[in-house]
Amino acid sequence: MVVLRRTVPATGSQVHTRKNWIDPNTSMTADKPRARLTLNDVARGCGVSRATVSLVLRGSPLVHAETRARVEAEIRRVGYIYNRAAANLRAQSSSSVALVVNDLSNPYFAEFAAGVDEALAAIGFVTLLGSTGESVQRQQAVLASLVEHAPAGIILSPAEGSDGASVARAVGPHVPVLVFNRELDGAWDYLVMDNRTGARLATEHLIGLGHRRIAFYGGHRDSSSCRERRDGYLQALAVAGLEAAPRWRIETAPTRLEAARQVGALLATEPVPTAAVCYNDAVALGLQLGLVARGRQAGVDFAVVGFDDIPEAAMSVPPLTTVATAPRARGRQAAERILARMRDPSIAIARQTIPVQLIARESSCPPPDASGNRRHE
Amino acid sequence: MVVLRRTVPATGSQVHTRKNWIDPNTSMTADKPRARLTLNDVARGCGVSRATVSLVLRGSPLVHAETRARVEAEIRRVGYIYNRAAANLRAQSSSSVALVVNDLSNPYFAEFAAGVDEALAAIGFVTLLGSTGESVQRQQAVLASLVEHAPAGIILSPAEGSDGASVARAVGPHVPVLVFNRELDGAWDYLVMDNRTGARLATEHLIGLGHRRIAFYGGHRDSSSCRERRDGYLQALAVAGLEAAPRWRIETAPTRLEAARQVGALLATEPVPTAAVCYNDAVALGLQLGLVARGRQAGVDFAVVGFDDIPEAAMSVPPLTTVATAPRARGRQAAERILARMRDPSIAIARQTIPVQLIARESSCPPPDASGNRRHE
DNA sequence: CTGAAAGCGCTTACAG
DNA sequence: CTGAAAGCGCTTACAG
Repeated sequence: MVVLRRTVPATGSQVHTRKNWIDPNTSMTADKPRARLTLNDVARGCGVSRATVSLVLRGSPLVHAETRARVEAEIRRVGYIYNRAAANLRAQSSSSVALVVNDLSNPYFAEFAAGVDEALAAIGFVTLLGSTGESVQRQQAVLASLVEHAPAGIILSPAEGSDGASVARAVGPHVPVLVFNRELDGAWDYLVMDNRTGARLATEHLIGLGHRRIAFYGGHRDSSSCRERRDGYLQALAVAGLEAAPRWRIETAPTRLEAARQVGALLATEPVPTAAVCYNDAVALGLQLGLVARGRQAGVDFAVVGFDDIPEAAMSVPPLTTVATAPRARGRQAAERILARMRDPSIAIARQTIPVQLIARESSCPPPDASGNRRHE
Repeated sequence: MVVLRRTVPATGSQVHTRKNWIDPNTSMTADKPRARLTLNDVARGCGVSRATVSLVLRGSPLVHAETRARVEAEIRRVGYIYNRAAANLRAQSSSSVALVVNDLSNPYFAEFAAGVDEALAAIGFVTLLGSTGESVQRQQAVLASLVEHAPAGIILSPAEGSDGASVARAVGPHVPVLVFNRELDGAWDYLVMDNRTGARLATEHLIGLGHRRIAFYGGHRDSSSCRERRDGYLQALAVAGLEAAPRWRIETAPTRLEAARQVGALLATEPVPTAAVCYNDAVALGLQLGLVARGRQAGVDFAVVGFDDIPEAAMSVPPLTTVATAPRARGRQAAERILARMRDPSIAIARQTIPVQLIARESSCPPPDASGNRRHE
């Protein structure tokens, strides 16, 4: 949606305005050029035309080596700074990609953002950041604002409850969008992890250790990633012929704190499970804390498996068995995909699935009543 | 430094290029406009001049209410998207701020970034993200790239070993810079936390609990924030007349893993300290883990205090006593400062100090031999 | 209150 | 190999 009555920041016109007064704080005014230098200044400074400087800047082979050297020296001498916005406007190009996440303070998204930025920086692109805090309204505002900066594409992790049509309206028909991490109604280019397989692997791992009563812990029913992970869990149980009691599926907000609070509900089920596949690592770490508070211990008398492999997973006590998705590499992959679609807008939208891998650590022990290979520190 | 021979992304000119072929994937071509709409299209669509549409867009009171309504309806109808880059070029203004951090996957910086973005988004500005991974070379490249996008300002957490003159050269004289978190040689606008006071409070807290042998654990000598915190620690010891043994100052990389690895060195000192002020929370959490691995426990037989109050601090076992600096609020403050300097470039540079607050939790127990108020769960 | 015109800093055919 | 000219999508005095 176009934001109407948009007011330019009250004093916007003062930014970068050429100053013709003398800065009272600076006595040495000579070495602080009063105005931002342009191609014209450089051209005049070394006696060539603006076009030639432009060609030099962009590495064209049309320019004589001597001329090029002269221009480059002048550019360095005066400290000229290229105005990419102007260049993009003229060339109808873009050198930015927008990244919209729901929660940057989630280390998983932070890693993902670092991966995106890494891949973009490598080709001189810039990341435009947007953060929605899981609010659909803020998401609309953020998208509307970002799209006005004409990014080459948008990488979007939709806020919960997002409406595909609204997103499409905010973005318009010209900017390729890559949806990651969550489903969004409508036809979109997707980058999603293989939630089903990941949860299936986690569950099979626990079954292989001897567990027969396995819970699915945490996450919200209306989150598509949670549904998919639960499906993978149910599938593994079905194949093994194990019971999938609905009372063993505990919903929580996907945070450590909420997960720690709900452990009572998990342990109150009858019979009590001996293991849990968790919606994600945050929930799994919360579960570990909640167990300690109730005199039990993950990796000793209760098996816990997470999902995501956030950095804390390896460092927790005990280290958390989890399903790795390499968020940083995924961020790079997302950036590559957007750049590919920018280069060739006729590429058909698709669903890319991230392979997923089980990382076995100490938190997934055999059940207490199982014989044999119990791990000790 | 200006990057020479900069090549525009190979197919850059294809982005946003007006297409006059029919998308083979779309049968419904009518509802997908072939070209990005401009003010001209809107003006023609409702029979006014481009100037009038521009005035409407920017909420000018000069436009007749009826005309305004007609224009707004047309804007909505055709899904016009404002081109802020063009507007900024013409008006010599900017609607972005660059944020350069060394490590986005550090939750402290992620929170800070979220705060910056929050404050900027509130006034329709956009955050340009840059990540240096503590590399001075990447920092130069990132700054050179960002400054070409003409941000209204740059918020920079310098990579370790940064050279102020190089930074100044990369940024040029026109963009206000706010340095946060670390010192940088030269005269800069600063936003730094009160490291000395924070570490002093932490140390006084331990002294108040009865500790007499207090270590300073973790961090690197060449980091200015580490030096300041160590100074605060030394100052508190001096005031209390306690010994400040150099062997009780253990250097580590400021990470959880490194801190956990060095615990042996701490416990090997003679006499062994009963408490430690840590460089930051990551180090403190690592120390807690390392203690457990050696049969000791923070909050029971060893007191630990961190610095930063990262989200994990409250959730660790035991919860970590630490010094809070509210990174999200600091991010907002950094954004406000940059915007203020943008509005009035004649504001003198200054050093803003963030107040700091001790958060007492379970990890800071009295010394084992002290009588009395030992905490129990 | 609205329109015609100039120009922000670039790029890009097109001549020469 | 280099220069003059048009134009990207806007804003902003300036007339009317």
